[in-house]
Order: sequence, then C-alpha cells, then structure tokens
Amino acid sequence: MHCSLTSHPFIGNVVVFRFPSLSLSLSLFLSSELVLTLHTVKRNTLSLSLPPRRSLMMWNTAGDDDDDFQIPPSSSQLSIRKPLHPTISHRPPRKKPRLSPNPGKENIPPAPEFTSDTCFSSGSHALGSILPSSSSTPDCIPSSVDCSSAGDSCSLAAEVGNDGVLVGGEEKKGECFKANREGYSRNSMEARLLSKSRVSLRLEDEEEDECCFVESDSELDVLIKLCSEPEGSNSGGGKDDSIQCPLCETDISGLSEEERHVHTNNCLDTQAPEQGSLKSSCFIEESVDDPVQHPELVSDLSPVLKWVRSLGLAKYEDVFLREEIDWDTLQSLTEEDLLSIGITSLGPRKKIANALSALREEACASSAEPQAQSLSNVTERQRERSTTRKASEPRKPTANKLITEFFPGQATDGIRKLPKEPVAEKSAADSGCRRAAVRRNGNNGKSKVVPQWNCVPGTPFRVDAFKYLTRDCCHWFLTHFHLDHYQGLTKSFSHGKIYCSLITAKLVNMKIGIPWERLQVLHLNQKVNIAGVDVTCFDANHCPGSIMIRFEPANGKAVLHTGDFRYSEEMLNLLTGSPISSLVLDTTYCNPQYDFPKQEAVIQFVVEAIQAEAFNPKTLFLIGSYTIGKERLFLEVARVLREKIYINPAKLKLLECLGFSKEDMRWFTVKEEESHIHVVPLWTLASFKRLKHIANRYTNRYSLIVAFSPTGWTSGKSKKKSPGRRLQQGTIIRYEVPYSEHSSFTELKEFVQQVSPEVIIPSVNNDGPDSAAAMVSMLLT
DNA sequence: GCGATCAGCT
DNA sequence: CACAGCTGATCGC
Repeated sequence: MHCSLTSHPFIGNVVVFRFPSLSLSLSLFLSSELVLTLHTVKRNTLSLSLPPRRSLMMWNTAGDDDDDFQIPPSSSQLSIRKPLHPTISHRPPRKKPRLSPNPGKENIPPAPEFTSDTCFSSGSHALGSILPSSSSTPDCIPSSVDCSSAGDSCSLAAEVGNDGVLVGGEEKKGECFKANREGYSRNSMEARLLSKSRVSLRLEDEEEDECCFVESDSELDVLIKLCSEPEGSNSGGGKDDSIQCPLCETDISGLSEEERHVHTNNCLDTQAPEQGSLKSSCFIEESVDDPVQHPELVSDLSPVLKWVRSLGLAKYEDVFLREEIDWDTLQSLTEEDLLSIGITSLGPRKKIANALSALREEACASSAEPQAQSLSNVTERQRERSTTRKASEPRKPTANKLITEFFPGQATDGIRKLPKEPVAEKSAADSGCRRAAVRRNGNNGKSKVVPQWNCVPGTPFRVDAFKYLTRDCCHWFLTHFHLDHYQGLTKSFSHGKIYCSLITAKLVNMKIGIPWERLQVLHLNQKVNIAGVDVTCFDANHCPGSIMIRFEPANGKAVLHTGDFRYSEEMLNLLTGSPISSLVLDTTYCNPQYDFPKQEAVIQFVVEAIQAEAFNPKTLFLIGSYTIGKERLFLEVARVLREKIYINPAKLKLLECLGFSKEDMRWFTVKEEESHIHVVPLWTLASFKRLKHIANRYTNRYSLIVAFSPTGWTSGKSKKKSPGRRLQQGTIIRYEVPYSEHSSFTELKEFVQQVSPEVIIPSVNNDGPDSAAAMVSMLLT
C-alpha cells in the first residue's frame, strides 16, 4: 500500500495523506491535547490539519512489505526523519519504511528550535507547518515520519494498520513533550477551544458545516408509535397486524401507509355527503358535532388531512393521522406540539404554525363578529364550540399556568396570566393589545393580534410593533435598529410618533426614510412624560442605540421593557426607583444551555486567535457582523492589534451614525488594501461554500482565510460550555465564538432576581407558549 | 417599475 | 438552534 504525505500548498499546518488505492476506513486515537484534525476524507484523500505551532509525527506499522509507506519524491516539503522521542509510539513500528528522497529539502531553511516557549511566542515560522528539520535525531524508531517544523514535540502518532486502518496514539513521554504540552495548554487558542470538548477527532465532510445529523427517533416518537398501535393488536412481536379501515372496515394491512391514507380519505369523501355538509373545497366545515356521539375520532380526520395537503405538506399527513389529530385538536396545536409529533423541519413547522394561527384568528374573529361572516351552521357551531372552550377551559393544563406561580412569595390574586397565545382575546384586551390589520387592503382583510410583548400594560403604547400598525395607537417605541424589531416600518408610516434613541432615530431616518418630524428622540436616563406616562430609557447593552424602556403609568404599575439586551451590573443602579410590576424580557437565550462568557473574554479570545493565526502574512481575517452589532468586537481587535479594519462604504455610513468617537472611527478604512482584517455580514461566514467564494476573490493576495463568526448560539446544545470552536477546510479556517449581544441564561436569572417583577412577559418564545411558562420557571429556580 | 411582504434559507 | 438578514417570488399600485 502506498501512502503519500504532502503539505498543503498554501497553509503549513495541513497535511494531506493520500492512499491511492485504498478505500479508507479510519480510526485515530489521540490523547488529551487534540492537535490533529481529520479534515476531509474524499476520493482516497485524507486531509488532516494541525493547529499552528504543533508538529505531527507519523508511524507506519502497517503491512510487512517495504511498500507500506512511501513518500513520493513529489512531496518535496516533507522531511522524513527519525523521531526525537522513540518511546512515544504506543505501538512501536515494526518495520523501517523505505524513505524516498526529498529533493526540496535542501532549499528549505532550518526550523527554529521548538520549545515550550517558542511554541507559542515564536512567530517566525508556522510551527505546525511542514518543514524539514535540520537537526538529526537518534536512530531509534526508524520508521517514523515527522512532518513537524522542528523536531520536538512528539505530540501525536498515527499509524497505518494492516487493514488500511490508520491508527495512532500519543503518549506523554519525556520532558520535551510535557513542557510543550503545558505551554500549549496554557497559551494556545486551540487548547482553549478544544480542551473542554476533548473530541479526539473530527471527521468532517467537505461541507463540514452543512453536515447532516440524522435525527434518530426521539423517545417521544417511540412512545407515539407504541401508543398508536391498535389496542388489542399484538404489538409485542406477534404478527396480528391486521389493520382495518375505520370507515368501511376493509382490511388495509396490505397497503402502504400512504395508500391507507388515500383509502381512508376516499372512504371519508364518499361517506361525507351522508353526514350532510362536507365539500371538498370547504374542508373547514366538517366537524363532529358531538364528540361523545362520535368516539371514532378518525371520522374527523379528513378535514385535517385536506388542510395539511392544502398547505402543500402532504408528506406530513401520516403524522396527523398517526396522532389522530382531529379538527379541534388541530387548532389547539402549538409549534411545540408540532415538533413533538415529529414535524422537525423548521420550514414546514413554521408554515403549519402560521396557518394554524390564521385559523385561530379566523375562529376568534367569527366569534367576535358573528354577523360579519356568513357561515354554515356547522361551521358556526364548530367555531362557537371552539371559542367557548377557549374561554372556559384550558386547552392544555400547562398553558394557563400563572406566571406568578413561579414567583415565590408573590401574591397571585388578580395577577395576569401568561397568555397561551396572543390570540387569547382576554389577555390581549388586558394588556391593551388589539387586533391590528396587517394590511389595510391586502391580506384579505386578515388581521393579527399584537403579541403581548409588543404592548405596554396600562398604556396605549406599542413597542417594536410595526408589524401590527393600528390607528388607535399613536405612540410607537423602537428599542433598536434590527430588522426583526422595526419590520413593518416603512417611510409611509403615518401612525403617530416613533420614540427611540438618537442613534436609532438617525438610522431609521437614513435607512428607511422616516422624516425627522415623526421621530422623537429619547435621551438615556432622562424621564419624560408621554401622554401622561413617565418614560425613561436606559442603555440596553445590545447593539448601538439599543434601549430598555421603563414606563410608569398612572396606575402605579411600572413596566420595564428590555427590548433586546445584554445584562450588565450597571443596569441595576439605573433601575432603582419604582418597583417593576411587569417585565417584558428578552428571553432569546433563556435556557441553561446558553451560558456564554462575557464579551470581554470573547474579544480577548479573538484577539489572541488572530495573533496565533497571523504567522502567515498572506492571511485575510474576516469578522462577521450585523447591519449594526458586534462593533465592540472588531473595534477592540483593531485597537489591540493596532491595525485598521476594512469596512465597505455603506457600513461606514452606518457606523457614522453610531456615535463613535473620532479616535475610534480612525480604525476603520474603506480601502481594502489598507487592511487584512475585514468586517463582513455575518451570513457570509455561515458556510464554507461562501467563504470559498471570498477566498477565490482574493486568491492573489491571500493564501489563508481566517473567519470569526460571533454568535451566542455557538455555546448552545451539544457545544455546551465550549468557549468556541475552530473549523478548518483547507485554506479556510472559521472560528465560531460565543460573542453575544443578548443576555446569557445566568445573566437573565440574575437580572430577574434583581428586578423582581410581578409578571414576566417573554419576548422570544420560539417553542410555543407552554415553554414560556417553563422558561420563566427556569429563571426563578 | 417600485415598494411592500412573505417564504425559504443560512 | 436561527441571533438577524439576504434573496427571490409575488402582489398591489
């Protein structure tokens, strides 16, 4: 078997193993300090990357013939040499490999001495790069191949086994290794990035970040499957799998699941006329008048399935069928429910959830204005029943949990409930939220209910509610200039005044074209009276211009709306005064899994990472940012590295609105050639594909791209507690760093405890209203 | 053609 | 995951 090692043409710390005639099956055993990343395995090519300042040793213990391990002459940058520390291999090589000549060797300068000090501080060489060492080494393990820049660290051994399996090992041997390891552990980016995860090897696809995790059946799915087995059927392995159509009772076991649905649907279609009202074009009409008299829920399935189909999501029919979801149940489903029944794809789930809220709104509208609709009696009854139920009983036991139940020692009398859905009219009315016509003319006159978090209890004000413009409100607050908060705001806005910070006002004026007459600037920490309500705003520490707003209405129940915010202790000093009754809280990361470091720590991390990666003068650094946001990160990078940052002219214009000092602005340049640190939209860093496009654009100027993707999500889920991660594909490196402009879970908890409100209204509630209660309860435990 | 909105995607 | 935002399709004017 032949294996060739070559250095990457551009970047020193990538080693490519080629097994020309082998279908690779790989396993690598690495020890605690991960220094080798298996990068791609494709077309018999295995590419491995070493973090900078590390070296690689490779042993060959495969096969017994001399052909086992050959370094072809073309691998000119590799030196084949003997290791300094023979004992390092946990499985000593059995045979000396035939070493091929290395014609390029003499042209390559000797590498510096590699010690624990130089391993981090020396910038003159890429320490992981594949350079020959001029030093000679003891002839103990003749079969080793060292691709290190200097003969030293012995940090990793890899072997090619008889079966073509590449195995490897590292054992701590000798002081050199120890010192090196300690030095590395202490200083290196990679050690810091990876020390927690201890993932010994990453097997990455070429499109690493697009790798798919095939979702295995959740426990819930399994349960659902079990529960959906027909009750008397022998599901314990017996073969009594007879399945009957619930309508015509024909045996349909022989049909596929899809065919069964088709069959059942046909039966429903043919039987429906007998029941009086079903028309294929009006599936909403059919419903079971009295469920007690119609215990067979399946007879109510057809409208559901048709509805699902009408959304173009026929492939989920079986999910609804399996769950025996009837029309009533359907309307009470939350997005969380959809997820739990197995609609795991975001797109379809959102689509269904949106369609469901439209359905519910229709139902509400019809109950509120029955005269406005001309509906069949059946529909009328159906809606009546569903709305009656809404008013009288909870759809789900957890839905109407009192928020205040989660507050130990707080009175619960007469305290507002967390609404199950914005559609719950009572809660909407309570908070002053009303139905808003989304479009006066379009959208078929459909309307949306203003979510509670966009309202200020006890006032007629709206916050970040431009999606829900109504004529009955003329005080519109905007907490910051991010699309998801100003969405719906256009230059034709004519609904009153917009209240925001100076920075936000500038941006709204510049980017959207709202005239200044419509804008009312709120100054930080200054109380003003607006329509009889005292209003004070504070820096929200989110993006430039972001504010939190305290409203003190005449009823004495102060409301604090955080907008989007990142907690800082200074906030608490400002918030002294009247106690907060309702807290509208940015719950973006309201889950214990999101516990990321302070921004300063992440900035420091990025600065050090740049320094560590900067060994190659032809490196382009990219830092992701939003329209506004993350400025602190790249400004700090500029300051520390004393290097200008490139931004495009549009971004510069934006930054000029953000109130940076002249000093700070000097760190920005719109001349690309003046800087090799560029600020780019965050989404351009999202995939390696895009990064490759960027790389191609700069192919003459840069040989290495190092991108920083700053996002709080980095620290979620499986990446729990990891301070970030470093991904690499060839000449492109992407760091994902947990730089967040939202509060972490810990910070939220701290904030809530300090503010101690009576009611919390979450602003982000992606998993449905049920989880809102859970979310809040987590904050208070 | 333009602005606004929405779905889909990252 | 989907922070926040881009892209393209569609609709109404």
